[in-house]
Amino acid sequence: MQSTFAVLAEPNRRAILGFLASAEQSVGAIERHLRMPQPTVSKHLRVLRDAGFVEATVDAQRRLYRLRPGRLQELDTWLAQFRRFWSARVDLLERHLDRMRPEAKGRKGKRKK
Amino acid sequence: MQSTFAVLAEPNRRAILGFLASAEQSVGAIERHLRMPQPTVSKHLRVLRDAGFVEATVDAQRRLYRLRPGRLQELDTWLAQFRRFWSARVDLLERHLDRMRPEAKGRKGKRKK
DNA sequence: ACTATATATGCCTTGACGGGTATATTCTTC
DNA sequence: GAAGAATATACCCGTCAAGGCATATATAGT
Repeated sequence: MQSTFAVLAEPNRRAILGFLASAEQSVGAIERHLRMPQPTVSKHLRVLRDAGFVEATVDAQRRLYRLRPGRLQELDTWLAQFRRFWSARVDLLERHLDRMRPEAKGRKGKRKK
Repeated sequence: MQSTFAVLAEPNRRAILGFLASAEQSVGAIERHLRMPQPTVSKHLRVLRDAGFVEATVDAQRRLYRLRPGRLQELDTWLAQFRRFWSARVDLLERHLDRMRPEAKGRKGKRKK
């Protein structure tokens, strides 16, 4: 199984997830909406399903795919460690980090670049 | 330039970003902390820098790398479209989505799988 | 049973990416 | 200016993933 990011690295897969964010969709609906060949859609859905990003139910010959938010929530969790860099109180933190820089720099000015 | 996700797909790069979340670091510090060969570190830093995830300043022969939160913030923004799937009030939304499913299914039960 | 529709899978080729090693570059110190 | 430290880059190679196309599978309708 691939990593969350590896799966999301593929633009078509992100497009599919974005589309599924509106409502569950059949393979054909995705194919038409995103203008991609059917085998391509099926293959990407396979990856997404194996990775736990989507799930499918059978509807006659159709398969209806819908989001499973778990993996995206993981991503949200991973991001948490960086949020402080852009969410309020950033100034204080950054000043703090600046102070943590190795002080071993009693150097004179470098010229270029 | 690569996509945000393509860059983050590499585990070593995520590790570097995670390390830089604590404080800015020199290449050597990263090399030792993450136990990876120096060329590997430099190459990943190159990718991260080109993609705008980090920036560097010169300190004698050293380069001090630090986070640039912009790209991660983009990621946060992208995630926003999915948050409703796991943050409060999810029940209501899901019920709503269920109602949006194509009603063209007056089918009898399928047996297996 | 046959045909049409919807979806999945297999094969093949191609291109991008990461690791490893060697080497180049930059700056400092003596 | 020669040597050493810190970092960057070039090259080669193996791997892996994505697209294109053909084909297989499943289900419905007649």
